[in-house]
Amino acid sequence: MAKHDHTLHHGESLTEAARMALMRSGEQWTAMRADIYESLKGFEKPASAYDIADAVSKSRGKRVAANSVYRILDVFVGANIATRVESANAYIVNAHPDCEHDCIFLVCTSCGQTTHIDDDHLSDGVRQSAIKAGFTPVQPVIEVKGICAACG
Amino acid sequence: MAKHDHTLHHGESLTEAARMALMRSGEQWTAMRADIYESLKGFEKPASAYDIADAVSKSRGKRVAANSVYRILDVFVGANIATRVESANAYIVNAHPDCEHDCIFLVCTSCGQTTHIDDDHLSDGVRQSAIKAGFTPVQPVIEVKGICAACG
DNA sequence: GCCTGAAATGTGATGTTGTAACTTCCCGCA
DNA sequence: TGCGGGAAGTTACAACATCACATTTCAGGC
Repeated sequence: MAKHDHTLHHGESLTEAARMALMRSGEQWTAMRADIYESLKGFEKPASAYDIADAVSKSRGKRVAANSVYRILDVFVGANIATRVESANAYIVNAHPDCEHDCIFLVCTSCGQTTHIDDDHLSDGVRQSAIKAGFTPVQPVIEVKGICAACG
Repeated sequence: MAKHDHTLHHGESLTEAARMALMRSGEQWTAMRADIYESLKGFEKPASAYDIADAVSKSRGKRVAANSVYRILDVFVGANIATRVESANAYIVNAHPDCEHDCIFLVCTSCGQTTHIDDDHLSDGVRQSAIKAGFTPVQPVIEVKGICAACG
């Protein structure tokens, strides 16, 4: 489990932190990637690759294909600046790219709003259980479907 | 959290338990549903709706459409005799339909083999964390992507 | 037996999500 | 200037999921 600087970024600062993280992992921060990152960041809820493709196509005035978006999202996930929400088939920015968390996502099945919480005690527990079963965990997926406070 | 009779069924016994559970939840156990259940049970790994559709089509000698399979899988999931594995877009039978568990799935990204473990302490912890965040959990999704012992 | 309404299933179309293979563009550098 | 390599574009397709509506099946009442 990683150390916890756990700085919460926002706005410019978050983008800058993401750019740094991406470059640290040996990737380039191109105009296209910046656009896709901004678009993803702009969504309230987890965004699908196609949502992003549409948004970026509009803001660029030029069609961006979904598979280009997928490629870039893969890069983002690899560099830990975004995360895939499996139960929503969508992606969300990581608000603190500086530390490696096993995030827990709370996905509202009513409005789609997704918040995330960190609880290293829990995620460590999950990892340990997996190891105990002879399994080498790479990426825990802990997501909770339910109803958010607003929809309740 | 449910009580733990936690009887592990297998073969005929499992099918019978599933049939009972389904009927208890007010659903019918039809020939089609029996076929789909057997097919799903027969797969080593989580099976997609299309996998099942193909298998049942073959064994019946008549094409079964994917959406029929989806409908029936939904019923199975509702009755807790099968579970959807979100990170694999696939389904797997529940080996102990008699009790309600929040299962933890270990999904091997190499061979696809999926095993499940139960740890109510962990899943309760996840539920509690969600509640603490003002969220009403309905269905925790705890899955771990990694490498199984055989592939290790 | 046979009618009847509700539930189950079939059919065909369509929408969404995700990959693959190959080409073109762009930038750093000899 | 040209060449080498990563990024992005293009096209095609595979896999996953749902919709709308037609038809069949079957338990329960007559």
